[in-house]
Amino acid sequence: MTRQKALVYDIINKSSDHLTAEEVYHQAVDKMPGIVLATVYNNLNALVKDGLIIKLNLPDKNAHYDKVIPHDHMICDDCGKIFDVFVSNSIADDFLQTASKITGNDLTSYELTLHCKCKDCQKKALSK
Amino acid sequence: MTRQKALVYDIINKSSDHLTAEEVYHQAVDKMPGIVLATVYNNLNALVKDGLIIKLNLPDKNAHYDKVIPHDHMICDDCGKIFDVFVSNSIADDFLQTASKITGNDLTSYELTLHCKCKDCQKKALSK
DNA sequence: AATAAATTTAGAATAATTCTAAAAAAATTT
DNA sequence: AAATTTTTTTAGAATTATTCTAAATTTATT
Repeated sequence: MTRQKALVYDIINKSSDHLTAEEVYHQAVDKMPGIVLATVYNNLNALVKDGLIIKLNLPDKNAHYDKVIPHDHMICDDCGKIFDVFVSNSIADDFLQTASKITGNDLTSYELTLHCKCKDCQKKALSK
Repeated sequence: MTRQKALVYDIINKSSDHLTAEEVYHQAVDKMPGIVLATVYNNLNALVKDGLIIKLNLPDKNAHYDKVIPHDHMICDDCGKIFDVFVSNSIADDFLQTASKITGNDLTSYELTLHCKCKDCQKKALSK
């Protein structure tokens, strides 16, 4: 584990946001001036492959990265803000096991994204 | 509705795959030589905005497009093949309504992607 | 038929991510 | 601990999916 990889890992795990590579890079430069964007990308990819962080596939051209704690996401289709939510946990105790039975496949993980118009954007829409 | 838009809409709705813009474009050229990739992109975006087709956010650099019939997707993390599955329907009768109650938000749609190692890739892994 | 509005075309521009090759750092062997 | 091998980082170029621009064409409206 290089210092750079440890730093990238820490940034993801200490953040409460869903950072993009660029955002991770900006935070990384603060702590380790001279680190380069390609290194951040290398390490994000490596950490995802190792299962130490998660890559989110959201309707945004930039990839976002997250901690491994299982949870779902809700994204506002207007402003793009991302919220953590806990839906699949509530609906099925062991979501993956249930889904495995239904599909007849061994599943490794899942991604649930809810699309909404967030409360801020609803207000803005009303005050027009 | 232009001829080009109707063509793009038809290609998505007659396909059993989850086509990329490039794939839609190739099929479109067959039927309408001279159509241009940018037009395909324009119409895919317009159709998504109108709610006539769906844009999938999967772990692939290319966006994939789909019909609006509600269903989920299972993707093989090894080969990238995409399967249609019906999990959320089975788990909760009205998934969106249930999720709305849990999150306290008005939800417009959702995306559930299951990650697996597909049976072909499992075989290949064994025969090594 | 004339006018206005929307869409298509062609091609350039943008930008997120990956790639390449040399240098540096880390891990392994002697 | 020194020498060697392997892995990672750096710097910057390359790639490529998608968007943008402006002129031409098509479609819709008056």
